[in-house]
Amino acid sequence: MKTQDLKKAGLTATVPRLTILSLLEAGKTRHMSAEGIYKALAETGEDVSLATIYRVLQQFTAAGLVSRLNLEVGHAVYEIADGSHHDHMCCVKCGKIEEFVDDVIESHQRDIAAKAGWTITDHTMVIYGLCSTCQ
Amino acid sequence: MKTQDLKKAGLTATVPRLTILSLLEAGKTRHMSAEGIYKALAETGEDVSLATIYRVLQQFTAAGLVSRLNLEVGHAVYEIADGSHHDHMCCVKCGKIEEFVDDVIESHQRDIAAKAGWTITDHTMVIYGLCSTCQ
DNA sequence: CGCGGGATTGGCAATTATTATCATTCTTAC
DNA sequence: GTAAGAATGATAATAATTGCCAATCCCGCG
Repeated sequence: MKTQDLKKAGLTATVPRLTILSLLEAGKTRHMSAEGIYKALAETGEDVSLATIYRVLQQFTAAGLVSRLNLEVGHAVYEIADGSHHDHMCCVKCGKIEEFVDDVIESHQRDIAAKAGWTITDHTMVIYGLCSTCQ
Repeated sequence: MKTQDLKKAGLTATVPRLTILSLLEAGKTRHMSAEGIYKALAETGEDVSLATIYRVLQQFTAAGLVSRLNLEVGHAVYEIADGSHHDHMCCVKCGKIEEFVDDVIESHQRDIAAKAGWTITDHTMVIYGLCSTCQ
C-alpha cells in the first residue's frame, strides 16, 4: 500500500500526498507538471491545492520518490557563441560554471537520436555538483 | 567592428544591440543572465531597458551570436523515480518526451567531473529535436 | 544633410512558474 | 478522545520573462 511508501520516505500519510502519489504511480502520463497534476486531479474531483502540489513534489523529490526534469525555460545565462559546442558543469554551492567538451558524449548523442528516428536541433547537458574548491 | 557582426546576422545596428554585444564580447564574465547584463550596463551608465535586453538576447540567440544555457529552475515535469537513471529527448514540435540510457555517456560524465576535481550530485541531459513522427 | 516610414526601444502591465505566509484543519501518539 | 505538532488551502508575493503601445531611432533616398 502507498501509505508504506510514504512512511518509508519519512513522510506522514496524508490524503493529498496519497492522492498525488497514486496519480503518478498510475502512470497514465509518465511526465507531469505541477499544473498538469492539479488539472488531472480536479477532473476526478480529488481537488488538491496547487500550493500543496508544489510542496509535495518538492518533498517527493527530496525523498527520491520522484525525479524532476527541467525543460527549456527558466533562469538562463548567455555566452558568446564561439562555434565550438561544449557542455557545462555548475557548482551547486558557489554557482561557478565550468565548460567541457567530450567527443564521445557528443557522438553518442547523435547515435541515440538517430537510432530513435529523431533529428537533433539542440541539446543541453549540465552536471551539477561541488566544484574543486567547494568540496 | 561590431556593426558588421550585427549586419551579417541580419540585425540593424542599434545602440542597445551594440552595447550588449560589446559587453558580452568583452568577456569579463563569460556567462551572464539578462539581469546581470542589465546591472553591468547600469554601472557604466549605458542604460538599456530590461525588456530590450531580453528581446536582443532572443535575437542574438536566434542568429547564433550567443548561446543560451538553462539552469535548474523553471518549468519542470516530474516522473516516478524507478531507481534507473536515464536522460531525455524532448520533441520541440509536439512536446513528446522519450527516455534513453547510455552507459558510455554516464561513465564519461563521471570521468570528466573527477578529472576536474568535482563531485557530481546530479545532472540533466536533454536532447531537443524532432521526434520520429514530427519530422 | 534632412526627411519619412518602418524597425526598435522604453516603461510598464501582464503572464507564468513557483514560493511564502498564516490561519485553519488534519494526524498521530498517548 | 485529545492535545501538540505537522500539513493544507487560500491567497499574496516573487522571479523571470513576455506583451503592448506610444515615443524614438536608423537608414535609404533625394
